Amino acid sequence: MSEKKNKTYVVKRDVTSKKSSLDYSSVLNPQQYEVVMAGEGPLLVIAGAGSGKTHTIVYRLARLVDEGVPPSAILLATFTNKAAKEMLLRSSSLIKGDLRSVFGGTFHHIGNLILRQYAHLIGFDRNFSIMDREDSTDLIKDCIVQAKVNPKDKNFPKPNVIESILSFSADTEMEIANLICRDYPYLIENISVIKNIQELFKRRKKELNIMDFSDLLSNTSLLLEENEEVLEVFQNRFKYVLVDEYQDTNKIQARIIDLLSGKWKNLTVVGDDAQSIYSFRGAYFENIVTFPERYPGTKVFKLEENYRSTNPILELANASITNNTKQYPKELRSIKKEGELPVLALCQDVLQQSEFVAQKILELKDEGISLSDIAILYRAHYHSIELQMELTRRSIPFEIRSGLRFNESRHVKDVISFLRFVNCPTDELAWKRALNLLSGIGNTTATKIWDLVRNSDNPLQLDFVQENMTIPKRAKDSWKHFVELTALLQSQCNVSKGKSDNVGSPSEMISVVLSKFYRNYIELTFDNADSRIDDINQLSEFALNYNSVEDFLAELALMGTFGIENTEQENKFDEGESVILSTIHQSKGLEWKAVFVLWLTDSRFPSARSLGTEAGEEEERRLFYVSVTRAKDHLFLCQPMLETNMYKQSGFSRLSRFVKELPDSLYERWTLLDESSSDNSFANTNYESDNWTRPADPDDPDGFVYEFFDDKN
DNA sequence: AGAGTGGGCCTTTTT
DNA sequence: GGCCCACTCT
Repeated sequence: MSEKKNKTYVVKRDVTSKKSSLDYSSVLNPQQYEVVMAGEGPLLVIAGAGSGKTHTIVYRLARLVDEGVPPSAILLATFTNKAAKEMLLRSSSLIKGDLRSVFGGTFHHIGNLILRQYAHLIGFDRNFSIMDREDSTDLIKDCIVQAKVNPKDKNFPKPNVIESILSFSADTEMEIANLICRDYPYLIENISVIKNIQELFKRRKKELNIMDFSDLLSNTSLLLEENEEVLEVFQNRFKYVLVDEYQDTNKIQARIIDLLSGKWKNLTVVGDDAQSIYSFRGAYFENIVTFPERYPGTKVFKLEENYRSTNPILELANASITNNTKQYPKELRSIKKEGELPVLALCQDVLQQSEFVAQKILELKDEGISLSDIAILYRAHYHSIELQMELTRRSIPFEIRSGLRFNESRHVKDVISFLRFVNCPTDELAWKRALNLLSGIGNTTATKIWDLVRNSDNPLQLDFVQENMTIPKRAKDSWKHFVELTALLQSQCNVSKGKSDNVGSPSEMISVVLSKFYRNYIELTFDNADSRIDDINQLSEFALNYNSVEDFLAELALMGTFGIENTEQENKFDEGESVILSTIHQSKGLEWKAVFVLWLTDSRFPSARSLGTEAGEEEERRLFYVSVTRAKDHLFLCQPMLETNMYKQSGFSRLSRFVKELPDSLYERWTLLDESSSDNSFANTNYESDNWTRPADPDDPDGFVYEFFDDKN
């Protein structure tokens, strides 16, 4: 790198063009510059945390377009759709160009776009529905009934277990038998039944014209492999392919990229093996490692200068990751110089942890740090409940980026099911969901109706149903309304295909479902009717961005964090400011001035469930690495000394091995100075001199032991 | 056949 | 402590 420093970098420009001049060398460091300016052929960029990876991709995109590559000839695969949008926006502002025709987004999004054009070639219709996990589980439940010899068998795994097996098998392309032998040995005798269920499940999805998340990938791969003409269309089109977060791609995603970039081989992949945290979803870390072998002539670049974090934070991160044996040695160098030592806050219990975080947030705010520059990260959603209560109590506004997604909540799925079956009348799941909402109709009647619907030529004009079966008396009224509503929605949906005004738009359809049917249902069913109605109105407003029902449904299904709940509190802070509560997984790629990591105890983080294997532990450590490298200036690690297990038993916690294994000099220990003082000031004290005794024996070979704990002691 | 009630069961992370 | 399932009542 040092020899490169002496080079002068000049942006090559066509003097005859009026295009914007970008002074690349002044905004990029030499390594970044190399990546941005690198020519054709395969490139592998190993980009450490905070090394300006996004910045580099943004400039590379801008340079390509600036030099005449048509945006539509570029494919950009990112980890979230939001990331793709942001990158394209930033790039286009650099060159005053329009990058909207770049083919970009998550792999699922890209697969969806391709399949909407060619699904008929692999036995689906273009208007296929996309189902989430819950839908999959429901469908699998049916398949189990279909396949199982004895439906009363208590020992047979539950539908959600089967769902996990099938989806993991799909994401990793691992044979069911191998997967079960490795991870579910107690199910070995069920292998053949489960394989049978897998077949039934595949068949049902095709019949119903529905794909699950994995299908969006594997069907895309299948389509491209089996249809040379289609493959050529895309291969010719994509002269440049960029993939971000390559360490978290799975085998199918890598294959899709191999196929799409196969003609020009101008493939740039960017990633960091130290931040691979999605193996549970099939991410295949070896993709990045073996890339140079698969692409002979690959130029490898490393971005190792960290612009984000202070030196002490980076030292802690570096020290942690060296405990992984399967890690490529790399050393992030800090550009920012000094800073405070990271803090380990030893809290008595979860309530004190919440108090500590809340109070420290207020102190940071006083120091001039905006609430939006503060994040609280944790391993699992439920780790943040007490903190949410504390923040609410203190009127500190926060935004939660974890937990149930908006599009997974029951009322949203209910309303959406109407649009789904109108758009795709073979969508059994949507029909049954909607039918079950009608009063007087349960599973049995719904199934009868569905049997008629599936065989009808015009299933949305439901008059034929009454001619072929008797609707139970108690359901007469609700059925009549449903028939009318369905006909109305169908006419709207048809209108929307030709027009661009609001009538018949997905937004309008949602409003119709709400006003003509669902509002009444909500009011009779839920105690928090108002907030659910608000959600539906919000959904309708969001749908204004779409003209076609099909596009809307697909985007909604693939949506990440839409509908983030903002706590509506008397806001004594600046407008719009709120701290972020997020799982570590969802914090990937983001940064904040101050970061709190909750629950650093062995069993919560690392999660007890992941500690069975060395690979599991190493992935947890990478997760820890991701969490600490989100912080720019302030890092607080929190350990409540008491922990409650799921049976409400309290016990002493053990400090997370990820902290314990670090040299003491890399962080400060803080404890509460004086419990009785009202201002609860935390300070840097000597751990040994505080008034708690270390409760659990740290060398206890049995690990964490829960004990009953008497409050009075 | 639907709707309402009590007993067992996990709780990691997500497109 | 919350969700799902099976069972019972209308």
